[in-house]
Amino acid sequence: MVDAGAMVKAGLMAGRKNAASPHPDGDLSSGESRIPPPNVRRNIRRRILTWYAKNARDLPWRRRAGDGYAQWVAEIMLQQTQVKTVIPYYNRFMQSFPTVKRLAAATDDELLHHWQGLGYYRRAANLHKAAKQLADAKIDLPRDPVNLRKLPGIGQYTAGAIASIAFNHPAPAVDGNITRVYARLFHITGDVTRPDTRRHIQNLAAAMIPTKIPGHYNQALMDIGATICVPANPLCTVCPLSNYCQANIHGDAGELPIKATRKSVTTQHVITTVIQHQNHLLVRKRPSTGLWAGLWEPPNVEISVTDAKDDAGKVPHLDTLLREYNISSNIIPQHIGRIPHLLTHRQYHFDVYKVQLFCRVRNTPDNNHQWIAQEYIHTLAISTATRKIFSLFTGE
DNA sequence: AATGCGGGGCG
DNA sequence: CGCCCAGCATT
Repeated sequence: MVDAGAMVKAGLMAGRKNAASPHPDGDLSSGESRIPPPNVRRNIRRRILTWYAKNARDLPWRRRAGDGYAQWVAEIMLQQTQVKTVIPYYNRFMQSFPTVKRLAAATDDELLHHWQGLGYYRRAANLHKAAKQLADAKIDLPRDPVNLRKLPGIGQYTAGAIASIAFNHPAPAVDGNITRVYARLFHITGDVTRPDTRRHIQNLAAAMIPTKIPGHYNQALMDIGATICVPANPLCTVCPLSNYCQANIHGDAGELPIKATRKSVTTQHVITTVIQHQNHLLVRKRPSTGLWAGLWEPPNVEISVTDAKDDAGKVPHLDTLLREYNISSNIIPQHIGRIPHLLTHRQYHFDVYKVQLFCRVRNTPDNNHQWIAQEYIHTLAISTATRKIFSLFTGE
């Protein structure tokens, strides 16, 4: 309905944390009363499972159904990341690290190299840490959500997903897709980023879970969310739940779920050097925590936005950086372009300067630096932003 | 409760 | 090309 849509938009634009329910009698606080009766739950379950039997996506990890490790790796990669993006990473990863033991024996660099470009690099660190914990203790991956949850990197969703899919444990696994499906199916108008709304959906999901094949049920909902009940312009006409979907009946599926606006992004300028001597480039390793943890990049310095406005103000930052590497002031850096790179919370601009050395001033400054031949750049684990920077330098 | 953490897809 | 999407850990 037009009015409902307008209300939603107004709420979002204002960045309100809690979009008030338009139906006072439909308050979320009494969560339990809103769980549908058993016969409705049965019908919905049957629809979902029947649909899944015909329409399940053929995904690499689904070919290893009983393999907890395989599901674990997949679920970690799938956090905040789409299936299509994950598949090639997953296949390479499982090729190199087919078991917990093999993963535990990997080096940090080896692991990061398999993860480079996938983002959220702490996921890789936590996965590695958890694998080492299991290997050291000589225990198998837990089969229940409570114990899975104790491993680093495994939260409520991932614990439920692994336990249900790999071990047939009747646990809900409420991710973004399933949240969207339930918000529409049961017409939940509360802000889904709020704890009370999330709790309500979690309770619904727990009530909906079938005891026999919970893994199929969870995966079916994920598939429906990914292929039919998509965020914008949901394909309600082909949805197996259309007859049961309160939002479809109400005509506002596209307006749900409601969520608070995210913080706006801030702009961050970075002066990046590509320091070249013959065919070698100088790179350094980022710290093991924070953004792009443990990845390699060319030496750079972040500058404040106010500095960026003053064009002349850039040069001192660059000079200071080059002085740290004992690079002669006779060397004139050449600006070769600007790379924009957007993150959730920050808009980066990398101003890239080529610095051509005719003699190597000194050896690598410390263990976190190295000179690397251009043809071996691909052996380094680098972020997508760094890949763009190197591409600019090499001319693709 | 709020924030940090990447990257890709879509209209 | 502007807008949207999505779990866990830390603080």
